[in-house]
Amino acid sequence: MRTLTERTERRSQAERRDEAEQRLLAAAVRLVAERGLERTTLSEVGEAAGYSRGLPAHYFGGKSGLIVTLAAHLIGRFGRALERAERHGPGLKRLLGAAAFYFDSAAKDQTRTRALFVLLGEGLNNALVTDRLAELNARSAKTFETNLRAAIADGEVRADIDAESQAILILAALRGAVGQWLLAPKTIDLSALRDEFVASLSRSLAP
Amino acid sequence: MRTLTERTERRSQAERRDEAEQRLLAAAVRLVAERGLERTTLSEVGEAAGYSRGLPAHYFGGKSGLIVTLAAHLIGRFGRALERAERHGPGLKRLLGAAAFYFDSAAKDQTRTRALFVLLGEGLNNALVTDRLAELNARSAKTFETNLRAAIADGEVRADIDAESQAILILAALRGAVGQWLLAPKTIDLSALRDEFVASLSRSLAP
Amino acid sequence: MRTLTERTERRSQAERRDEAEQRLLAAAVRLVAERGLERTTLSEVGEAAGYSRGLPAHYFGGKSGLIVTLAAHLIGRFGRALERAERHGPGLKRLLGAAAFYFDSAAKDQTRTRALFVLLGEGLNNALVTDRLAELNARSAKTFETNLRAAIADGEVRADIDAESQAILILAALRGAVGQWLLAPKTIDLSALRDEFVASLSRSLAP
Amino acid sequence: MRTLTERTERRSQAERRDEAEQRLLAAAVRLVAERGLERTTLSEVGEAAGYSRGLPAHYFGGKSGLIVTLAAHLIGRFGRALERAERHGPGLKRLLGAAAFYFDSAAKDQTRTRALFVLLGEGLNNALVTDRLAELNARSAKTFETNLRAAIADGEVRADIDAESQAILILAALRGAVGQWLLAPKTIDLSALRDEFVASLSRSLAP
DNA sequence: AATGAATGAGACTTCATTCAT
DNA sequence: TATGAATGAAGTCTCATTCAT
Repeated sequence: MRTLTERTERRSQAERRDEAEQRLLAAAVRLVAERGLERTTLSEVGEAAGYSRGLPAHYFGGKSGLIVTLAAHLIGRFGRALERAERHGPGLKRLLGAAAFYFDSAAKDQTRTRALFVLLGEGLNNALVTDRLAELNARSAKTFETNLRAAIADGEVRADIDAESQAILILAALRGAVGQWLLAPKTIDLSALRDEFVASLSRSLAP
Repeated sequence: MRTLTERTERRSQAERRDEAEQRLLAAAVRLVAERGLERTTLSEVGEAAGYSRGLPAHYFGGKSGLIVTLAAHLIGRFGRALERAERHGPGLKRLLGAAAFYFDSAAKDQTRTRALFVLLGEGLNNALVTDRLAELNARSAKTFETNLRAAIADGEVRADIDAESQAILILAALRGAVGQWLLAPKTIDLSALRDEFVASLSRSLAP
Repeated sequence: MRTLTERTERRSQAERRDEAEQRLLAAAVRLVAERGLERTTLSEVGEAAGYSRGLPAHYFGGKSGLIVTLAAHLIGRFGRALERAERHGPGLKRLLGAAAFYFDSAAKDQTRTRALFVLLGEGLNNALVTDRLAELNARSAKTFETNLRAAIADGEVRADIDAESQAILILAALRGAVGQWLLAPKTIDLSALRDEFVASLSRSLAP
Repeated sequence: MRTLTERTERRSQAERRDEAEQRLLAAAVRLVAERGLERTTLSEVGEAAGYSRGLPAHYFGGKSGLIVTLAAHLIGRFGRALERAERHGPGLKRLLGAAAFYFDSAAKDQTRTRALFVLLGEGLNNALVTDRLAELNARSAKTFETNLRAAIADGEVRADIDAESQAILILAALRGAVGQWLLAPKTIDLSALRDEFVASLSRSLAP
């Protein structure tokens, strides 16, 4: 009994902390998506999460800490979502599926996507996140590249492409398309872009 | 004599004002590229341009005015540069040439490019520039679209593409590629991307 | 058996509490000597003592409590050390011995001395400690005065001095010397000051 | 006329700034004497001087800047006052006169004296002012030493003293006496201390 | 036209303090 | 008893903005 009680108490402290952190991050994602990084204040994050004005500073150490944590949170989440969505073995199908998934998840999860793009903008001038984002880019491109090479080996994709550049360009198109859509969501039809992109890519990669 | 003097003075005043404004804008471009919009202060712009701390506020009316003016300046300049670079009539060649030009001018003019991308990030959350940037996107895509349609009419490009989406995707790839390069200029070879992109695009558009 | 157990537990609780308090105070002395009162936080004291961030507040009731306890601790300790060091009966020898002891103990115990001087500075503006420190001064001077009067009665010291002022001035020289040394320990030779002071005092008090 | 106007204008800007700085410093001296450094806020200094809450930060760059400026101000002022008070050539008379002046100016200018002692306390833990204060000490002691050596050369003072240590001890007595007085002004008679000190010093230095 | 003095709002940050476990 | 989660107050600092010269 006593052991159980202690465990419960201990767990409950840790849980409390964990829940608070998750709520703060969720509030931060929303606010950053709406207003951008600089116009999101620590106080607002605390209050939007239902806590005090001071808690975000307490947890994340300050604004910098929040930004870094936020970047890790968004990047990690996106990576995990992509992995879960992979239903094919390495190759052309998985490549095209991942591209389509990128379009669809942007539409489905506009808030988080917008927050990630805000971070990408910040990355241009904020050393705290530059590396992390560059690494995200590199990792994403690398995944495309792996699939391209597998597809070439399988004869699904022509062998004379520069797989590395091609991978970067695929990621580029996805990013650029979503970026334009975020600036004018009412004007741009994301699913049309998805279909056209998949078709074009199939043609340009065809052996 | 008096009239002449007045004219001369007036012109010299106007010129001085113009030169000062240009210098202020140039300084702003540089600082924004280095630090981002929020971390660029009006005073710094004034001093970096060799004037007083107060002049930018005097000229641009305030920070918002500076941002708007800066956006117009960068967008206008880029558009004019593109026009100057067009050496072919509407069609596939001009399309591919414009794409290549986009890559090359980013590499050649990294500071201005970076400043423009900072503005694109800002556009996600700042109504002052959102419309202007969305319009830039729409205009750029429209230009690609026009060329695509001309090329289709000429039989250079297959007729079953969605010209509107295709145009957006072309712009997307350009933006996304330069965006990745700005985050990791040492890692990414922009001219390799240019060549691979032109080749891929040619294949995917081929009739 | 039961009573014994309770006593043992109670004693062990009390001991634990006492040991914790001593460790906290020792940590506080060190931190205050290094950083000053305001820059020493309760959390730091707890952690530096090997306990939790919250313990100092728990024990001392708050920052004020810590300051007051610290003052009592340092003052009491210094007084007891002086008593232990007294090897002569009241009179000139004990007076000169106490003066020399003051110099030596400052050199030997720089951390505690520094902490005490930090408190003396704080005493100028913090009513919590002003009286305690003024009383320390008064008591110290009184001790010198008692020895002076005994020495006058014994004929060791000239009778025309103002014993009260003289006592204050002796304490003043000790304090002022150590104060200068704490600001520039590498520049000032404390033992040279001790010898010169004892010699000067002997001459000025000589009948 | 025009030139005059310009001069007036220019001078008036500079004057405005200068006057503001002097008023801010005067307010800072008063507040620091009353509450200590940490409990004096920049806002209070601004308002006490009749300006805005933000002006001190604007002028001094921040709290650190204020502390440094304040130290320079007080140290410089005290030095100049001492020089003005010197009515004798180098030697014993000037030495004793300076000592007496030190007591008298503390009594006359209690606020500034208290502020200087607050800074001396701060100097123990704040690298920003440590050196400045150590230098003040060294300079003050050096002045006493110079007078001691002149007096020895003139035969007014015995030759077997350690002039350097003696000088430090004289400064020490002055500092220590004023320090005690500041902690208990009602209990301690500063002029009695002055007279007793001058008498004692004369005896201990007499050839 | 141009400078720079002065204001004041707002955000970050740091902690003492309180409270639940 | 002891921990550490959470609060909230207060101060520093940075700037956009306004205004006098």
